[in-house]
Amino acid sequence: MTALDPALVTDWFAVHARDLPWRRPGFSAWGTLVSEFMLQQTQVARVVPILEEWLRRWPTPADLAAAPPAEVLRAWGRLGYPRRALALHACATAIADRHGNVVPEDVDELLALPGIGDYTARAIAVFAHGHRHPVVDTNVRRVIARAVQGVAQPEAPAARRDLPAMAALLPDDLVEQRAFNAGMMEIGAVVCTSRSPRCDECPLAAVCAWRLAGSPAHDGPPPRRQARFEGSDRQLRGRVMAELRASDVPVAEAELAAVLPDPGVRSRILVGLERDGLATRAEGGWTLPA
DNA sequence: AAGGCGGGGAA
DNA sequence: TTCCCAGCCTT
Repeated sequence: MTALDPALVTDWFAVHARDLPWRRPGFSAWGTLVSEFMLQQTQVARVVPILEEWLRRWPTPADLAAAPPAEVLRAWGRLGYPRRALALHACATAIADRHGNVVPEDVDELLALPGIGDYTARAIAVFAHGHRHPVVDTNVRRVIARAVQGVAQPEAPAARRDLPAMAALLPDDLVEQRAFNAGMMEIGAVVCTSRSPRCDECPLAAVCAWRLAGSPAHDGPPPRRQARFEGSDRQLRGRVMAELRASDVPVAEAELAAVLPDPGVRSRILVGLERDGLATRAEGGWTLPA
């Protein structure tokens, strides 16, 4: 494997970094935490406006913790995976109650908080607090697969698998390692994209193991096809949640029948939402949790 | 290790 | 239509 010079990444990042809210000077650790929750499986462009609204409304963890879940879910809007909103609310409560309303810096303390896994814990430790850790998300995994391992696509997701590879590349310098982590993510997001990478714009093109091998096609088992969304429970859950968000009063089952005509399906969806804490039975129908 | 979990935008 | 997205959690 060719040694990948970190300066290729950090020099490129210094020029080409997108102007994003969480890269503004003085952006708070709490803001970084909120942004990372929202960015779990949701694209940057959809997150930015919601994030700014949240931080105006709830500028510290305690502010969010004091809000009723129903308002949190309404403010989450259509970002998707609303369980994240509940997890973020629970996370804010834990920080307010057990960490003096200050976002923890230690990776293990962050991992102990609801909704925070291997990626998010390290992202907060690095980007909010400047600590030195490898940060590996889907973008970094793809850049490592190509530039270092010389294959078209990474192996099936295994959250921690690429941590050692990223750690081996990470500069010792505290300022440089932060830019390297951010730069690798940025390259994966805007240059080394999954479908059609723009190698002519890539700072790693000259040393990329995949390019040097002639950009071979993906060789290996095809990735698991994700379940169809149209007609799925996920889609139906989303439709019910949209109804509940839009109403200040309980929504009667008869109204939900417009979205969920089959009684068996309706029951399954509602029980699932109830189990996840996203909906509750009320007098006359269903509501968001108070 | 696998599957569930939203929704939107791009190819 | 299909793929992909700054993943996490449960089984």
